Amino acid sequence: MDHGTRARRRITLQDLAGTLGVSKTTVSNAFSRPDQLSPELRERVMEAARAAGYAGPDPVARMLRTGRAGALGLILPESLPFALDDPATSELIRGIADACEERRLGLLIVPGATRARDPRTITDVAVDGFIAYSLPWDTPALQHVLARGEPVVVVDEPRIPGVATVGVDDLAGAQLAAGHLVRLGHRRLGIVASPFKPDGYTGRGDAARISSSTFDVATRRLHGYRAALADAGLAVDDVPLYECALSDEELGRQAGRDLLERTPRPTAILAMSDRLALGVLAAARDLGVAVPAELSVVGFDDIPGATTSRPSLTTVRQPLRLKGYAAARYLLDAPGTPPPDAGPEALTADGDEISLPVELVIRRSTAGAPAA
Amino acid sequence: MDHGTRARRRITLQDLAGTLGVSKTTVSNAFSRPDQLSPELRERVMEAARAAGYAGPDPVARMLRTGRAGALGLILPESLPFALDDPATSELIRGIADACEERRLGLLIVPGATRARDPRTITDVAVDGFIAYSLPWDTPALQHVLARGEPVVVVDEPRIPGVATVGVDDLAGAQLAAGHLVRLGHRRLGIVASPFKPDGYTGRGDAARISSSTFDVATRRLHGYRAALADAGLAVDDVPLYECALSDEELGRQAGRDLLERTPRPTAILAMSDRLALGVLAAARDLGVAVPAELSVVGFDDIPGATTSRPSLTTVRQPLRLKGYAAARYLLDAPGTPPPDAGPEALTADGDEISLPVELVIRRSTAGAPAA
DNA sequence: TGGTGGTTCTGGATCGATCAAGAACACGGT
DNA sequence: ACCGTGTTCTTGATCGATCCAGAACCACCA
Repeated sequence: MDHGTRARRRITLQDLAGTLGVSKTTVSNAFSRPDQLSPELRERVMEAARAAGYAGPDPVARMLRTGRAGALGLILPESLPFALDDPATSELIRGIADACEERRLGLLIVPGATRARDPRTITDVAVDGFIAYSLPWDTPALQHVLARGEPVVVVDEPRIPGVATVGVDDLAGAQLAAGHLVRLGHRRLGIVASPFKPDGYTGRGDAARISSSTFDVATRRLHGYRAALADAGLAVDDVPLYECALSDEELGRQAGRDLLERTPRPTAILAMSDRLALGVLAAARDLGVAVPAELSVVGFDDIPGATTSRPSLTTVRQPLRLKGYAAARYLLDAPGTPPPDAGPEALTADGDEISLPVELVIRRSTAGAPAA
Repeated sequence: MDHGTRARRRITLQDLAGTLGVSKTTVSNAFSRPDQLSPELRERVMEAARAAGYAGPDPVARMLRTGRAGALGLILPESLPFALDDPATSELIRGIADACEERRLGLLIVPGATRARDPRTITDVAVDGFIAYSLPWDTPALQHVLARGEPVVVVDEPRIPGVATVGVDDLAGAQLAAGHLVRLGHRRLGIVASPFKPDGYTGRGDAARISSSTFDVATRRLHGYRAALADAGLAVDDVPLYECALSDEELGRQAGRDLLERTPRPTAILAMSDRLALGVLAAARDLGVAVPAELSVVGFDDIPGATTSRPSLTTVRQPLRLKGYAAARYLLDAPGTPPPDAGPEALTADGDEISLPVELVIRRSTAGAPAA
């Protein structure tokens, strides 16, 4: 860990002050508060620093004294490679990065929270606050984050009393999606669910898993679907459901195949994310089922890929990037501040819960139910 | 910045030691060196910590004392949103993340280095070392990184004597690409270049810009192309070139249109990245030019999208993810350590320069030159 | 009894900066 | 001559941990 530069003891502010014959405070001011000393002296200090190879005050010592770290921590449920693959997550990161850039803050990423057993990745990190994204409510990582006592904003889930949360109205969004299909005349539906627990299970719906779900978002979306279907007089317990361990295209395809091979075949499928929906589209293609003529598909998120798929995807749009931005801003600013750039009516802030708007975007993957 | 938790002064190790009637060293050991005290006492300490709401030693204070930050810094040339859009960069990040995960380190991202005027984003950050990715050699940011005196590994560019660098043999890769086209009989070529300077210029090739290029990789690839073309007896100065400010599809398309509208029209185009090549493919589609019948296109990188494009893209593969992993490992381990998992013959380490292998991957975007 | 070795715990120095309070000096006005 | 007001610089305390050297205690054995 020592390339090129020799490991000689780092030069300190003190050393520099010594060789210059001034106090360390003066040197400190030369770097951090230029208006506190005469320009000539400052120049002399900077000159000496250059000559001595002193790059400026040690960031860690400064942090200790000032109490601020100059960085935000982002806790992600899965590994970073997965996060980068996932358009919804990377949009969120973009939004957070926007805010960090505005405020000149670093972004420290702590991935793999649902699997990490070692609290040290969280406790040992120097940040001014955390954004925790989409964690199951019983994750130990979450306890460690909360225990640190730094400001925390949760994105999407879990909703914890007293902890600020930024998310969308998943229930309403899911109702929008299911209501749309019902209005198109669909009566045989299928549901492709994102995970209810972070245990890697993929397979047919399991009532026990659902009732003991630790992922709030999946639970709320399911309730939304079911509420809309129940309103239409459908027996929600008969609606087949396939749970995917991860929200990706491959598992969505697997889910789609499972649902489409049942008899009677569903005429419409509700997917809890666009990636899963894209997988369902692939499954339909595999099986020669025409979309939307024989099958309607609705996603959730409205990722960029939803417009370019064939057919383009009807979905529930949530403002992913804004969600990240709003979360970061809410973390950085005093609580109670209205999130920025969303328009006052575009959100609901209930206590410490900020809810961003959802919207049904109708594209070409949905149509009236086939006559059958 | 204070949600829920009251801002009462943080509890310290010292406080806890006081209420317990033991020394702070003992409390410290209870957390960081459990084998140094009796299990009973340790349990008593942990119990008291829990009761007092003490989450463990303050990371910043610990860093100051121990001298390690527990995180790697990644300096990116462009903004983070751009980096996430760019498959080559995000593959690199994945590789770095792999290494960080192995070593239980955080990853601190410092984006926008080519445009940032404020050194503080670099000097104020607590990391154990930096990976600097694809920076122009005259970027001030690079000076600040180097000045900090922490270990640094550069990825791709710039090659600086005495600074460890991980990259690929761009010259050879470019020669492979151009040689392939020459062997297919192409004589009228065009080049789509990634930027030679970070000033946002997009437009036709400009000899002055090229000779004063600050991006080493673009320069080396250009030399590689030209060497191969010169070997075939072509007048390299007559080969039209279009420079793009950013390596993205849209600018590639613009470049492609420019080159394809010239008369005589080139029969083959060399693009310095796959994203640019994908843009050229789009331009050919726009103009009704058939690929590969009327136009051959070769990219560089071999990003995932290169296999799924229509037609799939002939390109020079470089091991992007491994590059990130190798860079991080080289940073973390003593220098001179052979980079991991690449096979001993798969790389050349020359002094502090590690070169990963490139390979020409022939797909469907190249074919023999049209008869005409 | 005294020496030796091994655990377990303590006190004080230390990491490298910032900050609050105040000293030293210059300048102008009365 | 004296006071007030600024500017410029210094001193000593402080942030919250880790580390080093050594103290206290117990046990064992010669």
